[in-house]
Amino acid sequence: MTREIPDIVIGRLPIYLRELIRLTEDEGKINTSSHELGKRLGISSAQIRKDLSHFGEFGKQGTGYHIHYLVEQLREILQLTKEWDVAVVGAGYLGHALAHYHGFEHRGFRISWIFDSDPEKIGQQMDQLIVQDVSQLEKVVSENHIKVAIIAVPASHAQEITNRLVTVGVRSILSYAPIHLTVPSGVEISYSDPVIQLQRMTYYL
Amino acid sequence: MTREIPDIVIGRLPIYLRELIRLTEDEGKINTSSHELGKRLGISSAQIRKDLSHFGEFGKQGTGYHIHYLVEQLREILQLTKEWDVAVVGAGYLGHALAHYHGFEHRGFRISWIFDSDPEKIGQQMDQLIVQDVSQLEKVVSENHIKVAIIAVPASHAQEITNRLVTVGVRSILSYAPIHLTVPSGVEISYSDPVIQLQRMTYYL
DNA sequence: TTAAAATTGTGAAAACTTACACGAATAAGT
DNA sequence: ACTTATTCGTGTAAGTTTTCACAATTTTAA
Repeated sequence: MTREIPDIVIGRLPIYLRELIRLTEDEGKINTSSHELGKRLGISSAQIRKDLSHFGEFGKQGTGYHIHYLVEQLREILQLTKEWDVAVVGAGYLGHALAHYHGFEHRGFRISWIFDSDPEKIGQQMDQLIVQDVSQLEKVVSENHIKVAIIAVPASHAQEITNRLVTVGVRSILSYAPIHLTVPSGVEISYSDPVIQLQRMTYYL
Repeated sequence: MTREIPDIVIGRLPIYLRELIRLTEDEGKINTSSHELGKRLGISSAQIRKDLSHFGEFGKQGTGYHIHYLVEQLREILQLTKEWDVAVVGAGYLGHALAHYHGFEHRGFRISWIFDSDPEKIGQQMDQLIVQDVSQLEKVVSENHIKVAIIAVPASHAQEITNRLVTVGVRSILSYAPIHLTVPSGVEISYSDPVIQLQRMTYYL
């Protein structure tokens, strides 16, 4: 037992979580089934059941899943029962958009800090935050035990910022820089480059 | 022959393309090998060779790949030899960031239109563009034969905008709305929800 | 000229992921 | 009370993807 759970399974859990919350909060549903959830997400019901079975038995034959209970279980599994403080590095247009985006709230994250190197931007207010000097990055991140960061700097600075973040304890990084980043094992990295996504789709046009 | 090429292979081609361009433009390299490319991307050399072998024989034993030639081949495969006009729907902070981002240039895309429904925003200039009334969406998209769009509207409007885009011929959609969208077959969709990405990583913390 | 090193493309094996299909449990309907 | 519907969890089969390993070719070096 205690088998390693495939990354691909972990990757689907947040999708299930998001749809389950939509199902209760927007549509007032109390229960759902693997079939209903799968139909809404374009995923087979068998896959949803198999994925969840890695973690326990959350459903009931004949009835399906009690949404509130399943949501709580998924939150536990994904460690979303507390809110993670997130540092954003880069206060350009993208950093600005991230600072103003309220979609992090109630989903496990709070953008707590934003950094930039431009003296024009340092001290400026962005939503609830004040842009910090990136020279304070190490100090702030280590003092506040920040584990999660978002990189919104140009490609030319992304690897250096990554190295600095990792050195002071950051272990989950979402990067918007259009470049592959090297991180030590034990550090998770995820990329978002809109061009890569568009290029994949133009193949099928 | 003429076997269907796996989606997962198509998905890696843009990554290879991006790194190859970096290799020539930033580092002045003329040739590379599957081993070098793989090492830089954290992908096995065998996988790179196997992926490329779906489309032809682009390398030379003993030497590896001529980067310029391989880049041109990948651009052909991904249909990036022309520039695709892209419509952005939603001129909030995110639409603003997309309009000002110059990373689309030389990579096969040009943000050509941006739409919003807010009268305060319509007519405003964003980088080179003027925000258009979303009521003109169908007219503009069909008249300009736009095939690629980016959705940057709230979740509550994303499905409606998607439907309208698809109706007038859009076939590749990148959505930043935190919601699963339903599209007819033949339409490609790709999602970018930072929270989903962060939630996947917190599992490992 | 010959030997050693580098590198490709690929068939086959291994590993991984998804889909099928069914027993068991529950709920709904007659 | 009995029958029919639903739905879960899961062992197994099928399908997909990655890795291995090697013949063939080219380059480099002695």
